Amino acid sequence: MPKVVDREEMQHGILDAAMQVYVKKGYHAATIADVAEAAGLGKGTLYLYFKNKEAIAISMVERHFKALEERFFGQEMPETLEDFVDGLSQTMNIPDDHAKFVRVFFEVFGPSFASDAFSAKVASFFDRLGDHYTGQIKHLQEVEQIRGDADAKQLGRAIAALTDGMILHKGLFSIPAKRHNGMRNEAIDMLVRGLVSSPK
Amino acid sequence: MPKVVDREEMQHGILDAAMQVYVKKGYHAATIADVAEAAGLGKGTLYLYFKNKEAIAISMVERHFKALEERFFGQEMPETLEDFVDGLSQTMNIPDDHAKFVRVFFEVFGPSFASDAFSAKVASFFDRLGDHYTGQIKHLQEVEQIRGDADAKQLGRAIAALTDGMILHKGLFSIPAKRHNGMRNEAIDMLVRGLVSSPK
DNA sequence: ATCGATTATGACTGGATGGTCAGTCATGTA
DNA sequence: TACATGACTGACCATCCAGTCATAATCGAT
Repeated sequence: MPKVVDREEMQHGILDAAMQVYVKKGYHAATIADVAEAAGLGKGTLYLYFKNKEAIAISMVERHFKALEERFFGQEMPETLEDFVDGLSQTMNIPDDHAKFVRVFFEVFGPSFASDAFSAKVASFFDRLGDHYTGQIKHLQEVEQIRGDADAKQLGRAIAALTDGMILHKGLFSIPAKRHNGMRNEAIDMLVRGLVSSPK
Repeated sequence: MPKVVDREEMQHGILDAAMQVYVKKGYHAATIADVAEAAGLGKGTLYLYFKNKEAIAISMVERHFKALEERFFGQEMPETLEDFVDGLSQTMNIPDDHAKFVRVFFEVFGPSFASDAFSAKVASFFDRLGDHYTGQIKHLQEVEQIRGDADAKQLGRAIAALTDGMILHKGLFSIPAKRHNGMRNEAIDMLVRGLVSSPK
C-alpha cells in the first residue's frame, strides 16, 4: 500500500508556518509561496491540504478561537470575588503569541475578506463572552459577593468590552509587560470597587 | 489662463469616495478603478492628487484621526465627576460613520500595510488618549471629586482601554444602539463607583 | 525487487491590477 | 479667435500571484 501521512498533523504544521508568515508580513501581503517555503513544502503541496488561500486563513482563525474558547470559557464558576478577579486577570493577560495574532486577525476580519457568515461567527464569540461574564456575575450576586442591583446582562457585556480593550491594546501596540500589568491591576481594582460599592 | 482646481477640495472628495468604497469592499479588495469610479474621475486623475494607492489610505487614516483628536481631546477639563462621565459617555458613543470605519482602519493597520512609522503614530495616539484621561483624573483628585489613592497614570490607561473596547465592539459588531447604550451606562456606572469608593 | 497508490513538486498560466503617459479637453487670457 | 497651460483620461504595460497539472518521489504490501 501507498505512502501514508497524518493529514491533521500536516495541516497543523502548515497553519503554524502560515501563522509565522502572517504575523510578519500580514495575510494579504504574504503569498502562498511564502507559506509553503516556511512550511518546508512545495507550493502545490499546500493545495493537497487546503482548498485555497482563504481556507488557510479560516482554519487558522478557527483554531485560534478554539484556543481562546478554552482560555476564556474553560474557567469554572467563581465562588468568590477573588476567584472572579483571578479569572479576569488571567484572561486579560494573554500570552505573547496570541497578542501577536491580534493584528493578523483584524486584517482578516476586515471587509476585504470576511464573509457575513465569518463575521457572524466572530460576533457570536464575543456575545458568548458577554454571556459568560453575565453568568458569573449573576452567580456572584446570588452568593452575595457583589452588589445585587447591577444589571448583570449589561454589566457582563461591559466587562467583555473592557477585557477586550485591554487585550487589544496589548496586542496592537505591543505594550511592555510591566506597563500592561499596571494597567490591568488598576483596571481590575477599579472594577472590583465598582462591583461591591453600595448604590450612589 | 487654464482651468484651475482646488487641490485640497479634490483630495477631500477622493477620500470621501475612497471611504465609501473601502467600507463596502475593504481596502485590499478595492481597486483604484473602484475608487476612481466612485469619485466620478478617471483612473489617471487620482494619480494627480495622490502618489499611489497607499497614500490614499494614509491620508484617509490621518484625516480620520484628526477628527478623533478633536472629538477626544477637544473636551475641556472636567470640574466634577459628572462632567467627566458626560465626556466619557460622549466619547464612547461614536457616530455611525466612525463606527463603520473601524474595520477598514484595522485592515489598514494590519502587518500587510502598516509601516513602523505608521504604527508608531497610531500607538502614540492611544498613548495620548491615556494621558488625556490621566490628566483628567489627576485634576478630579485635586478637586476631590474622586478618591485620591488611585494610580492616575495606570487608571488613565485602563480607562482608555475600556473606552476603546466599547468603541471597537460597537464598530466591529454593529451592536444595536439600544444595547450599546445599556452597556455604556452600566460600564460608566461601574467606573464611577470604582472611582469614588473608599479603599477596600 | 517490483509495483501501484498516494503524496510531493514547481514550472506554468490566466487573470487581475497598480501605475504610466501620450493624447485630449477645458478654461481664461491676449 | 487663437493660444497657452493645467486638468483629465483610459488604453496599455509590466508585474505579480493563486491555483493547476504533468511528472517525480516515496512508501508499503506482496
